[in-house]
Amino acid sequence: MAPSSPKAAHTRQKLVNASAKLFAIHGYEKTTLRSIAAESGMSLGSAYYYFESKEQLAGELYRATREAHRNLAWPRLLVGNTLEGNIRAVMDTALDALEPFQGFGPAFLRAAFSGGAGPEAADADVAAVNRAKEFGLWRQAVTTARPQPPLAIRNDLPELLWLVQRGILLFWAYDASPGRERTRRLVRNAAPLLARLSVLSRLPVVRAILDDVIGLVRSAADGDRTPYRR
Amino acid sequence: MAPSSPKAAHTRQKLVNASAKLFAIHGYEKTTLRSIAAESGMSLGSAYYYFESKEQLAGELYRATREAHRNLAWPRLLVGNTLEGNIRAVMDTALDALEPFQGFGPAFLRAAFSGGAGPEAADADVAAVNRAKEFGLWRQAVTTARPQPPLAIRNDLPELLWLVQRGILLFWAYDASPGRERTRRLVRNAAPLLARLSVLSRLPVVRAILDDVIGLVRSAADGDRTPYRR
DNA sequence: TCAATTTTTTGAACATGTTCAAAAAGCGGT
DNA sequence: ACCGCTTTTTGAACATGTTCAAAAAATTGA
Repeated sequence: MAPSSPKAAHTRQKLVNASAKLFAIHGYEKTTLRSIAAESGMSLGSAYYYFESKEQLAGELYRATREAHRNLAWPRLLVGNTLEGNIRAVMDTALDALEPFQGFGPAFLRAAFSGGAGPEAADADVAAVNRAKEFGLWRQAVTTARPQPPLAIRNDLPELLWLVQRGILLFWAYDASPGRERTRRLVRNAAPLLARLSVLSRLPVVRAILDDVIGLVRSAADGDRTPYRR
Repeated sequence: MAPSSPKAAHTRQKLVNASAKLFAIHGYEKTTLRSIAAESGMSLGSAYYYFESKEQLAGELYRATREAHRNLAWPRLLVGNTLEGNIRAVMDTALDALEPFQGFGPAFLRAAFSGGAGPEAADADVAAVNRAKEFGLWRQAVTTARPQPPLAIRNDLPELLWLVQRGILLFWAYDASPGRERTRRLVRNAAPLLARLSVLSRLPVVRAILDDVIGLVRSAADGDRTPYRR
């Protein structure tokens, strides 16, 4: 079903490129699949030979966006940064990478949540790898931070931040304010708060609360590993 | 543009009823606007005379759902309940009310976030009234709880809970697990945690954190009052 | 009551996502 | 070079959300 021959990847890439371009210009709704096909120099039906739906194409875009985000954020995570600075770095660049794709909320969220499984190997492994990649970014943000966060929380912090980031993505998706100003404000305020929380995690009370929160969101997010395909 | 004559409300209601019925049976995507029009005994074009789009119709449904939620939750909030019990009551009934409408995530979220303005008086006032109504539910949950939450937080608690509830709605919207099992688990775990947090708010550290969190989410949620119409 | 005006209804037309059967192109073996 | 086979491409057809101009119905003013 999903074409996987050697040169198929190339054709698929042409479609992704074209849709990236057109989507960024006209937005999700206004970009017609016919125009994408035309821009890619192929017929409408052909496009459907490579992607099951417009939304799946958007899903591919989402993946590319995350890749871009990684490339944007990683070089900014230098040893010696404050934790707050690193949080800002990762989150700000995430918004930067998403910027061209306002109006993609629903499509992106579906890609991010309901089985991040891409068109190729739709295995749980792939999802796991993607998750690991994003995790890596947050792990880096934590390990390069100076001073180091308290030992008590150092291990869980990347996951916590990753979860917060997902929440911010949700917020972004339905933020209709110009320039995503609301989301940017959210990030601006969340970063220092999270950094402060990290420090406070030295206190047993706070630590206990954070443990609970982590456990909570983790238990809910679980099942991402074994997704229920729709 | 939006018909507001006396009997128009009746016709509009017929459409809402029909769509409620069909949406609940076949889901959002599979329910055709033509079938809704037919079920309402009118022509396709007529339906569009009353609602600008399918999504707006879903938005109306969302409002009805919240109304139903209110009716479900309110009688359960009896003086003497624990705070945790009340939180569970409100959140569980919310999920119950939403149950028939799985797959409505995007449409409902857009209704809930991007200007909850209904088709009639699309004023900021209306949004404010709706917000107040939901607030009322949480205020009731807090004031009937025994023992009473610490004074320090009693005032802000309804808003905090309301914000958490919005987060849960976001989660629900993209929860593809059977029977929204994941969301239910989330609620099951969140309720005791929130109750515990409320108690702990007696401690200055915790209080300070909660203040920050409230301020954070509030600052981001602000602008709901003065929505940017798309 | 009748004509003018406004509100409501209608059915046809349109745009776009999606499907599909058939044609075309590519390919391996002889 | 030719035959089967698979992969790819194509264009037509379909379903459904949406628009619109014209018809019908209701309302208003004299």
